[in-house]
Amino acid sequence: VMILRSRFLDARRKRRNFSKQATEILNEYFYSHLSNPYPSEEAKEELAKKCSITVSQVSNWFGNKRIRYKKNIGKFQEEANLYAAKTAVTAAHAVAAAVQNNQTNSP
Amino acid sequence: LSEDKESSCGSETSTPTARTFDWMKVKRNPPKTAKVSELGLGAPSGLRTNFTTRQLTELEKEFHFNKYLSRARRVEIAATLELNETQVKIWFQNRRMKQKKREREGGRVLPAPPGCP
DNA sequence: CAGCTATGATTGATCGGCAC
DNA sequence: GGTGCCGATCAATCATAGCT
Repeated sequence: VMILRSRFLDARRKRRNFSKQATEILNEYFYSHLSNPYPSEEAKEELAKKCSITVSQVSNWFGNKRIRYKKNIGKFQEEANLYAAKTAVTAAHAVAAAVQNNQTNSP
Repeated sequence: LSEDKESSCGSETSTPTARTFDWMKVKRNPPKTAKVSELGLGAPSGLRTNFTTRQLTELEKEFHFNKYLSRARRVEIAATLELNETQVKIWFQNRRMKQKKREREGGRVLPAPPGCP
């Protein structure tokens, strides 16, 4: 089918992977909102800023992530547990800090 | 910041994390692309039609002339390009969204067509 | 280097809402 | 009572990046 279509019009697809850190941030959001991984426009803007990418790229990322995740949940199990653990640690630290804060303020 | 209850988990809990939520079950109805009218040309319903270069070129040309189509023009275009009125309509909608997207964020430096590296 | 997978982008078509 | 549009999303596919 006219395999000669792109070459020029599709040259725009010079894809570059996002930075490791950006992917980290996106995955953190995704797995910490696994019950509803649909960031609002504001959330997308914030993520875009943190990741140094555009809002559209954030949308693309979540779109691809959602589709690919549900296509093969098993394949992402390991990754899911990894980020779940990460957020759990973060939560634990927050709790610990809160507790300490309480103790110092109580007497 | 409230919380998310669960929605539905039909399965077991062999793993503490990763339950199954509704968004993972969402399935879209397959395209009902009926064809023009005559023969079984076009796409065997259920498939994503591939527009030819000619069709895209004509659509693009028309788009530059009018961002919106009148009913009459749509019928004309559809007939000429052997597409549904719906397909033409949808193409224009998507094209407008694409345009908007470009203006919104693409409105940046478009330099360096010439020498790059 | 080939062969494979992972990943970002594109796009025809859907879904839910809203206006007319 | 439809019909078109918008916004977001889906789902399939493209073309490339990057690993083995």
